[in-house]
Amino acid sequence: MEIDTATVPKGRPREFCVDAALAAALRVFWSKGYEGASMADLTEAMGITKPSLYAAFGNKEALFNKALDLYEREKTDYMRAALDAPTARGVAERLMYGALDMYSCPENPNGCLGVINSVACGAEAECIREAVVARSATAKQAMLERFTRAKDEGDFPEDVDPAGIAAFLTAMNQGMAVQAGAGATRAELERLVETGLKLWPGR
Amino acid sequence: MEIDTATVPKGRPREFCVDAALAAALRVFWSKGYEGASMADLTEAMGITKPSLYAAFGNKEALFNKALDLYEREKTDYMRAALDAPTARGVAERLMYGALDMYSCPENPNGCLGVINSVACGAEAECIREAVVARSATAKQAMLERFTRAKDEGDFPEDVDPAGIAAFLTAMNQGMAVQAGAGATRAELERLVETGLKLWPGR
DNA sequence: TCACTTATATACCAGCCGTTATGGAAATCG
DNA sequence: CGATTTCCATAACGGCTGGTATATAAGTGA
Repeated sequence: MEIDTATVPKGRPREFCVDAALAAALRVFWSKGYEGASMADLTEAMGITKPSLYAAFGNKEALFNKALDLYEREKTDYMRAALDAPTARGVAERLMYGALDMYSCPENPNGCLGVINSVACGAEAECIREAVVARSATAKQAMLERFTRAKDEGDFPEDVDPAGIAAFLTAMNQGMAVQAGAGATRAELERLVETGLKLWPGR
Repeated sequence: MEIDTATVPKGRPREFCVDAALAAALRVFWSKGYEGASMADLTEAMGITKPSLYAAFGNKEALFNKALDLYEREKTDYMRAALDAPTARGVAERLMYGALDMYSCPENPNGCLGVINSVACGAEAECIREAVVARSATAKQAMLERFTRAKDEGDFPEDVDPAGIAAFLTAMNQGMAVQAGAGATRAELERLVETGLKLWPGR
């Protein structure tokens, strides 16, 4: 019996593309948040019926988590890549301009999926909130390690606190997300980024 | 017929204090957001029944707007007062430390009522979102005017953009709110504030 | 062709949502 | 006192929520 990784499934084949449906679901969660997105909203955007959704994705919570995976994989990858910049200033530039591009891209919903779903919610969505908060905590941790190294390498003046800098850059990103969600234009966000980089310590 | 401003009402007097009930409602909206707060949550926290709530406040939306009024009157007054500081740096200090105090006060729910309700929501809460966004826009406008004046008075170096600085300070506040909502400690927020002030332009 | 497996479509479920009608209790006015 | 006005408590409303049972359609392999 040989291993068959790409075997043809036995029963009736599904009539929709799982990846495309998930991408559509992501847009809905991104626009309305977990609680604001109803199953009716989701199925309509995904072009499938509720039983198909449940068969393919489990339930609303599992669907959200898969959408969150997709979001991190496709939309926030610039964050991980930014940490590879040779200098701390380079990291900040890549992070801020990357955020600027994402938040002002007309294809994307306004704001940040993570921020939207980490601020507040009813009781039943609390576990969703915790999951989102945990993910952004690991992202911030990676930033902290990068800036700690940067300080060791002499990227910062003596009086700069790497943890403070990481929190600062995180706050800038979150502020951009909130302002983008409130309808800020790309030009407005651009001024914010340029001001932030002008204030950035060192050369 | 004389004017009687403090006349005794005719029918049965109400058995609860409207102000205390509104304060309780504010706490619920502040913790869970407009959509996350159910009428059951509200009535339980306010200690009244639903008909009493509707008689005294109208409906959920009207109740939220009154809670938002109370929030601005009692919790964000430091913002208006901060603009009276003699220098731009003084304004920034008062704003950031005022935000720090509010976001780290154990009496208050975590985060900012405005940020919570301006990021995303379902269709029926869109008008709430717009109202909140409009209020924060006027707050930002006042900040912009203050920093424009500050630049004229020589508080900033030549290459500083008042609009950028206003957006920057707004972003810092929003970032603090998001991080506080995610469970940041007062010490963490303090480092963020100190870093922000260290980066502030000029003396 | 026939059994088997899986997906789809319709209709439905209990439970909660914001909101309100109804009936009785508590106050003032005449 | 009775009449009137206002408030409280119960219980219900239609509509929407996330989630599913049932029946049928569309593929596979024998």
